[in-house]
Amino acid sequence: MKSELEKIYNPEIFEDDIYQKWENSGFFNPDNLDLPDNAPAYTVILPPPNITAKLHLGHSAMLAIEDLMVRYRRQNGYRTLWLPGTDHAAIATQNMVEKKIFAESGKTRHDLGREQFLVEVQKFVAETQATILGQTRKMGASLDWSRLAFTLDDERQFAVKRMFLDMHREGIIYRGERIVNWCPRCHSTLADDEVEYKEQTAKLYTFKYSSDFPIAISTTRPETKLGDTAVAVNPKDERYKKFIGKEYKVNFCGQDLKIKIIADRNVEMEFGTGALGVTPAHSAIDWHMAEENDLAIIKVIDENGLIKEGFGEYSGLTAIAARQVIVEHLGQQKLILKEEEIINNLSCCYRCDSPIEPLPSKQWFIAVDTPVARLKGKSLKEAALELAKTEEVKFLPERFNKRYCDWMENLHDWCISRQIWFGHSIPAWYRGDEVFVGEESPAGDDWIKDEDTLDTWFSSGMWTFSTLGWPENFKDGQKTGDLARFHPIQVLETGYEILTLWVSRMMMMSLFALGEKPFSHVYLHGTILDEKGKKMSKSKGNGIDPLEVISKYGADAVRLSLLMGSTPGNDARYNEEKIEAKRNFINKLWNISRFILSDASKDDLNTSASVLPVATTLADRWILSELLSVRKILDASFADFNYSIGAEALYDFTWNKLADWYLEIAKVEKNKGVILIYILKNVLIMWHPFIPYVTEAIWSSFNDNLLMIEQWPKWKDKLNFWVSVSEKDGNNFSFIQETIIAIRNARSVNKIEPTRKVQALVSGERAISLKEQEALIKSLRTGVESLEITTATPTEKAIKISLAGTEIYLLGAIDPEKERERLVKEKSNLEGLISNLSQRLDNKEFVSRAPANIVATETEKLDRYKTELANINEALKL
RNA sequence: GGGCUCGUAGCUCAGCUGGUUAGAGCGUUACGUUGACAUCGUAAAGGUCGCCCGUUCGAGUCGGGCCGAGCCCACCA
Repeated sequence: MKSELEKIYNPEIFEDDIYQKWENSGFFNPDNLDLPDNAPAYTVILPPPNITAKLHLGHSAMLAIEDLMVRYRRQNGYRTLWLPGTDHAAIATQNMVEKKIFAESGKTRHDLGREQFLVEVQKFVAETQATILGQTRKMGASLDWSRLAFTLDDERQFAVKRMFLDMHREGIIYRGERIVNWCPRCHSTLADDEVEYKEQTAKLYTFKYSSDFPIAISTTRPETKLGDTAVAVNPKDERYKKFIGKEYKVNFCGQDLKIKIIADRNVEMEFGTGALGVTPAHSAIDWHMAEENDLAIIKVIDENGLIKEGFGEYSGLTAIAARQVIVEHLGQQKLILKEEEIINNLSCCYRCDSPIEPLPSKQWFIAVDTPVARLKGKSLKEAALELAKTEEVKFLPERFNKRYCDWMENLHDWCISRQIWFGHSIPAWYRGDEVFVGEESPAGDDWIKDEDTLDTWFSSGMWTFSTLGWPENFKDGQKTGDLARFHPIQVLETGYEILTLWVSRMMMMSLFALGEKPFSHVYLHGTILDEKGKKMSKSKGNGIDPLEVISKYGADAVRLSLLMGSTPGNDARYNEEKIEAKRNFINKLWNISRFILSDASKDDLNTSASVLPVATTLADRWILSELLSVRKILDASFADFNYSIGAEALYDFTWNKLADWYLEIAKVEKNKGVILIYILKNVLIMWHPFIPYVTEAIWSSFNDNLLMIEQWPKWKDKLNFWVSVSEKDGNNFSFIQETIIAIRNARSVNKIEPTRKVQALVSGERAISLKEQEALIKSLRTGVESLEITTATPTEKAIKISLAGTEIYLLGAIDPEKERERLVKEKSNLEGLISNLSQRLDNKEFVSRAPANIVATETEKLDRYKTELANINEALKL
């Protein structure tokens, strides 16, 4: 034994040292693993956390799940790569830094200028990145730090630029106009999720453009009507059907307008007059209608929120002022039919609260419906949809396949340019109306570089291959190096909230760049909520710092609490008591180990984890068979992404079987060193992916190598061994029964105090109540040799139990009514079971195809049911 | 408006393709500590699985409806 273990496991003493040891070993890097050339790859790429802030508990869950998958594969001989990185999160980061600078110095980014501002951003990025990487290590994440990437580092910038140029050359990237959310105060566009909605009361005006126009419309913004080019009605609306397709020239408050009547099913017949004035330049949905109906687009409001030139007396007014003037005019002409107060949502800038102004502006787009030559004429959308429809990419839980497809089917061209400074620059230059796309500025003066940057998802969409050396590792359509070894990756594990934002982009990007899927499985975890079931957020301040919890309970306890009792795709509530319970379990494991190790001889310690020891007693065979069955459950749970089930089986084995029973027996039966060490080693190996620190700590106290790369013992050999045992001993069921009896014997023989009830039972000193009997039967179910229930008299039931060679009779009162009810129910159950089973056994196909042992058990079951049914029929006759 | 998830013990949650007696942890109650562990042990109490209807020999599990909690998407002219 290399070192004595303390009485209580103290994570703080071990965690940092162990992580150092792992990292120094180099085994996080698959290149350093001692593997045959044909070892299969297992790749997981960490969803890069935003460098906007330190990690929260949700990230911890992500790290725990991914580390679990990865460590298990590493222990199973895979070429295992888990690749770390961080995301520059363009908009979010820029906002963070802007806020920070404003709070510190009262300056805006415009005061600083682009260059100086970006220097400040770099400082911020360096700081938070260091914090994030530190937190990640604390969780015990076995990431290959030698491959660390950042979505905005030099290599990724190179890859992104290359991607942009490739897509542009293929005609997939184009420049076009689109309505953006514009903040007239901040002078910036806002992403849809940066728009905040505020409920307000607004005046809804119902009026006609002019007296000779047949349809009245309703709006809260009469000033924008200066740019109307159509009136939309619902195609089903009988009132307006006759007008559809007609065009009118009207004079609206002194301005000439051409209005076409169009049909659109998005128009609600019940709202206002059921007719909607279409202002393509100042409403996203109107813009869409204009595209479909080929309408003219007239800009009314400029970037400062003022009415543009060319609108006579209105030009130069603010939107609000113009509204008043127009309403006045309409009033004078008696065109207003109705003014009413309504409650609507006003779109506001999340930063300055100003109402946002939808404006058309030139943007770069990725065409999702254009056929792509290299995808055999399929569009990005079609190809990305196909991956999900054919289950080439599998979703977990499955329901997200549908959500993905729904979203994908409704996908419009993806706007990839953003009017912010921090991000990937766009390789485009402008001179007047000329546009040049290329790596370097074209010859000649006056070319101006595109000042916009790319949507952050453009670079993160490339994450599975930009981190594996694309484009250098992709020459002439052939993958080389890391890209060949590790792409497509096996699992993308991430939160369901970015299914559409991220996962869909990765599909399209990978298909375009490599012609292959980015990953085989998408595993989506739920959100970690606070104690009250609310989302954790910075603004609410209900977030929980993982470091705090780790320092209190240890990283392993935090990991285990996040892994157990949770299911993919479902949210989980933060629960400190749960972490505490897992901490207690970890300490239990520690003490189990301490006990086993304290009694082990030097030879015992050398016991191999992969050579099944000789079992001499029934208890030995019982515990070994339990161990093997747990491993089977565990392997299945890893294959099915059902980690919680595997962990529970292992937890139950460790505490309720090994500690509570077998260790007690070992105290009595003695000379269990070899078996105990065998079990301990296996238990540590199996627990390691869940709780790596404590298992490594225990392991290193009696082993020289690292548990991290200790291989899971081959399972097949052991299975064969146990099949032969069970053949020898008859069926497994009776074998287990026999064993447990022996265990119970051992307990009572060796003065381990049996419970009151067992005592009463064994001595036969008293009859116990029916309720007690039932509980007893339940608790002894697998432990009794035989158990017969007979009805002695209509009011008494006798139970004959053979336990440990003693026959015991129990008498109890029964309620004949209830008993009869129970029997009738059971009878019908049995009849159903019997008919079902006989049907199956009568089926020749089943009998010939099913494995022989299954047919045998089924036949046996059928006999048992038949006997039981006969007994019940007897009883019912009485 | 469209879609999704959840409702199981006092609390937090498991429960795979329907199968004989629905589980865990915490909490509660009683008892227990001279050597692995009080971050422990032995027991007990506690559930008409949200409600109703249906399919079935059999429903926590499948279908329909309702009630309640929450989330996502669209729209708010």
